Amino acid sequence: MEPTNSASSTHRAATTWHWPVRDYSLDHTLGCGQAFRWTRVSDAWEGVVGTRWVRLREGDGAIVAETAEAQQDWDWLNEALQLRVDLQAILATFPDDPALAEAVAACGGLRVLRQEPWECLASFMLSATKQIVQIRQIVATLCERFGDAVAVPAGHPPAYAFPRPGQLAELTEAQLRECKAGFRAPRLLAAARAVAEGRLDLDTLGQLPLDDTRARLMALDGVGRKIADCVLLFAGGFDQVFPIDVWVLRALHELYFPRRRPRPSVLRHFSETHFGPYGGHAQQYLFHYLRMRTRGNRSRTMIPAA
DNA sequence: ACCCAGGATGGAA
DNA sequence: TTCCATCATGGG
Repeated sequence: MEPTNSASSTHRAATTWHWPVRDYSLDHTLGCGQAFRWTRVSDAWEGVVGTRWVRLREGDGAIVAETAEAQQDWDWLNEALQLRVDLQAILATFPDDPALAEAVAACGGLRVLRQEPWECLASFMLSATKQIVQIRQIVATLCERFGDAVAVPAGHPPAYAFPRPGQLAELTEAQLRECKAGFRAPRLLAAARAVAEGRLDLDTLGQLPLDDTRARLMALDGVGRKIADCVLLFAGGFDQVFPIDVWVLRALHELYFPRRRPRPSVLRHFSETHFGPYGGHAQQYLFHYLRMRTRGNRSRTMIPAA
C-alpha cells in the first residue's frame, strides 16, 4: 500500500471530476446494451465501476463525474469510459456505405466502453436468450446478493460491486438459479471456479493474440463465438472483433445481402473484412440503431431498402 | 396459448 | 457443414 498523504501532487483528492471531450453521448454509450449496470437517473447516469459508485453527466463539452468518496486519481474512470479515444478517427475508418452512415448519424457520440473482464464475461454468459432488461435484472440481483457494498452518497440507495470470481465460486447452482439465471447457472458457476482457481487467466486479456484468447474463452462451457467476441471487444480492447447476434445477423442479411440466403461462413467473412479495424464499433452502431428503430416503432419492421 | 429474447450445445440430416 | 430441439424465464 502506498501512502495517500504524501504532498506530491498538485491536485487534492476530490469527489468531482471534469474531463473535456467532444462527441460523447452518455445516453447512447451507456444505454446501448454493451454494459448492464448503468441506470439513467433524471438527467444523469449512475453505476458502479469496480468498487466505486459514480454518477455521470454531460457538461459543457465535457463529462462530469461525481463519486461518493474522494479520488486521488481518475484513471480508472478515464479508462472505463475510454475518454481519450478520438471518435472521429474511428469513424473515419468505417466503410462508406449508406446503412452504416445512417446508423452513425442516428447514434452520434456512441462509444465502446472498456469493461472489467470478469464482469463482462459473466454478464454475457447470462445474456444467452434473454432480453436486455432481463439481463440487467439478473445481474442486479447477483450484485445485491453476493457483491460487496460500495460507498454511496448520504441518503442514496445502496450499491454493490459485481461479485468477484471467488465469491461466485463458493455459491451453489441453486443460489444462482434463484437469481433467475436458469440453465446458465451451472455454466457461470464453472466459469467462476475456473477463474478463481487460476485455470483461466483474465488479467492478460488483450495482451495475447486474438485467436488464442478467443479459443481460451470458447473452451468454457456456455461460451460460444458470440459471447467470446463480446468479451474480446468490450473488455479485451480488440476493436476489430464483430460479435454476431440475432439483431446484427438480421441487419447484415437485410442491409447487405437482401433477398439472398448467404451461408453463415459468408456472413462471418463479410463481417470480418467489410468494416475495418474498428469493426466492433461499427457493429455497436448497427446494433443500437436497429434496436432503437424497432423499439420506437413497436414493430419488427426492418430498415427499408435504400 | 404462442412467440421471442445481445446463444450454446449435442446430435441428426 | 448446416439444421434442429432443448435448455429457463419473463414479457408482449
